[in-house]
Amino acid sequence: MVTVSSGRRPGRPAGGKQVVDRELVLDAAERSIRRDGPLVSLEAIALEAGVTKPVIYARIGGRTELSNALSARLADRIVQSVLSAIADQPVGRSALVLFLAANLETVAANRELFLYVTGGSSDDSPQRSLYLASQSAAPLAAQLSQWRADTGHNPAVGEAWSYAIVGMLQLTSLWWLNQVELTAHGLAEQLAELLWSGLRTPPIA
Amino acid sequence: MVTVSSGRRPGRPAGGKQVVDRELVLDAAERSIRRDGPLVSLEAIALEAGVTKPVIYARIGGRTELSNALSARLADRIVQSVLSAIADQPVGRSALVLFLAANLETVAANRELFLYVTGGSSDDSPQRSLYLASQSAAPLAAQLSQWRADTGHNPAVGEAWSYAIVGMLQLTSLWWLNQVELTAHGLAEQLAELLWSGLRTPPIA
DNA sequence: TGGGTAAACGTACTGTAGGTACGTATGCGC
DNA sequence: GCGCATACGTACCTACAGTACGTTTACCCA
Repeated sequence: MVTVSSGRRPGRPAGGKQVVDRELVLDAAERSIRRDGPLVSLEAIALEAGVTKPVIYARIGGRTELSNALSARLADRIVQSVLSAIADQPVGRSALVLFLAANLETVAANRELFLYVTGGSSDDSPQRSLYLASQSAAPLAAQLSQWRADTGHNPAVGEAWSYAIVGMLQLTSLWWLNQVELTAHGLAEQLAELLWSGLRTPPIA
Repeated sequence: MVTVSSGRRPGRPAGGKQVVDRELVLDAAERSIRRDGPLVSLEAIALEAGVTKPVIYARIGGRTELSNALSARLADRIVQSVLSAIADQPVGRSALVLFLAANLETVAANRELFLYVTGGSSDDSPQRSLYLASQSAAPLAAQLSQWRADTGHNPAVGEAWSYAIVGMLQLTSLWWLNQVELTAHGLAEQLAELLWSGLRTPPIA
């Protein structure tokens, strides 16, 4: 019985290079997630990549590592998008709005991937969720700490604040993606008001 | 072969009441999660409750509903704890610190349950995560909106802000539970500073 | 040029957990 | 005392993560 399940066949490929790269596997995973939602099986991803499950394990290393790798990709996109949005902007409320809006728009552009990464059904899901968050939080923490120090305030709050802001964005994104009639900019404005001015607003005037 | 797997035996119980209540199942689920971590199987929970899996399905209805029910319990505890902490406190920064600290302490007191509920490996995990959040966010949103209206500001931001604050607490809790050397009060102070005064702090002075 | 070796990969399996169909034991009403 | 509804356990199905093993191919050295 000759099973020709996929185009690939066993055997060492020419040139000493693997035919299906780690990056290609991640690309296939993204396509599968976009098409079939966050519940795709590893086998479906393998099929999409044109290989079989053990190859996924050889390149990536299990579902947890796949989630981590995709988290890193998404975090990277968010960070890049944010950086290009606030480039050459002075620190201030309008820069904050741009930061938040860029964040929201990138999440919306990667909707299914975001859902996979933040909710993905994995073993140690809480730790993984933290892993994703730390990818975005780390650069933010550095910026915040430095800015606090520059303005003569205690920089120690930077790390906590970065997780606070990332968590705020994560949950509001989830809420926003799921129903809300609101533009990214509109939501960014609302969040910026809270984050920039705080709850302590002058009572009536 | 007489299988006496559990103390219970089939048959209609006397008095028209089920022997193992829905609440008893949830209690057993909590015990299992506390003992074995967030990865417990439904079968283990059923065993802990002294019944079998189909009973879990009859009382609760699947893993998703179990997570929802436990979410509701945890959210309830948090809300209760918060309400009793800020009872008779005037609106202000110190009340905010109490609010945040009560939140953090309740999460810490229900560590494994919190991890189960926020990360639990389920089908539609993102939606479930949102469901949990909405339980805490809804009362908060009402309060925020009313306070905004009382002080002459736009109350429409209340809902977004409530998700923002809940998300902030959710992720910082996860981060805090996992490593950080910091008291609940200390972290609450840091978060209160961000949330009360905002990022717009006077530059140096 | 041919055989040995290492790399790469697919096949086929195992284990586990969620979910369900079905049979059986018991109490209640007539 | 005999049906009938209720409650529950047994046993199963299915899907998926993870893995052991065999097979196919290229490279390399004699």
